[in-house]
Amino acid sequence: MKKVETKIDYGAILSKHGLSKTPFRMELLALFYSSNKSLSVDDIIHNSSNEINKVTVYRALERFEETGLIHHVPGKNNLKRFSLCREECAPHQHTHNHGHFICNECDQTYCLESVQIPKLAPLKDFTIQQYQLTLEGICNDCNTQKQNILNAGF
Amino acid sequence: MKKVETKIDYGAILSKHGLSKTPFRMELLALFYSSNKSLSVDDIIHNSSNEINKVTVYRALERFEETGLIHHVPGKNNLKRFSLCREECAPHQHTHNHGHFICNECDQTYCLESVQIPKLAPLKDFTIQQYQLTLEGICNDCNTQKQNILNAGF
DNA sequence: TTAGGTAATGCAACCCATTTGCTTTTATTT
DNA sequence: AAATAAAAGCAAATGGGTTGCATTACCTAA
Repeated sequence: MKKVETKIDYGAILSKHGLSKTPFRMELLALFYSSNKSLSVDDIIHNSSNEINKVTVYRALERFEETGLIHHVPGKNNLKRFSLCREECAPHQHTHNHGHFICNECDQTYCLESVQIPKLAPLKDFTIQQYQLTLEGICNDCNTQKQNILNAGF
Repeated sequence: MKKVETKIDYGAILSKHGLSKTPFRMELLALFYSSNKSLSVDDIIHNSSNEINKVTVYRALERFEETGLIHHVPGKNNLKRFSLCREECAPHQHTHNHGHFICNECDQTYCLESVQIPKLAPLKDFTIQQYQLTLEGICNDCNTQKQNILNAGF
């Protein structure tokens, strides 16, 4: 039996975070909830049902992050990428002590909730505020695709 | 008694790495050797005795990295930064399994030779090629400066 | 030492993600 | 429904980084 998706009230979520309930932001939020991957501005524009201005996308992402709905993740080629905050995050104070994986094939960034960053001993010459562990390599999606291409005899 | 700086033959180093011994590259190499911090293109331009074109800087950094003289480090605001390779690095195959510290005050990146990155268990859904540990916070230089300002009564 | 080939420099222009300013439209509040 | 606040749209700017191409400097082999 398939897992039943519970209906999510995106409008309520937006309101709760002090954001206006516009068609685009409803769709953007839904997009984040329906994807287990991180999203770039390009991803978002290409997945919107209506023409949407990139400035609007940038500003929506800014507001979403400010209010703790999403957080930015390290991205390939210095591109901005964002992921849904699965845990509860206080605005302006995200606690994402998990690693991130960047795929060198599709440039996608994945949150590795299972990879906890080890505690570090304090350093003599530096005051540590936060730290992050970034992994790089090939994700399974891309590995599988390559395999299929090989099997097809190309 | 102060530590005596041994003279370094920058020309010989350049030649050994198959690079032309030009005035700018001599100076650039000296700059890297005299700094325990990482350098951005801007740092380099501002510390050059002669007017130097940014394209020249980018290309010099590219060649220095290719030949194993320097390696790039993660930088604040997606800025390119480079550090001297203290250990021996094979060209195209740098082994810098140490952490990096980014100062949020001065945006400087430091190599933390003492912070080794822990070994990770292989992941089910990803093939890991490399990974890096990046710390963020305030460096001692900046902490000290703040302290001085406070003490001065501002 | 010098000619010719290779490497490095300089300049202009370009690329492209992101940002800013400002106006118009849409949502929310009263 | 009017007033206020937030969001969207458009055009243009910003800025780090790159590319193409012509010029100059360096190096090596004769």
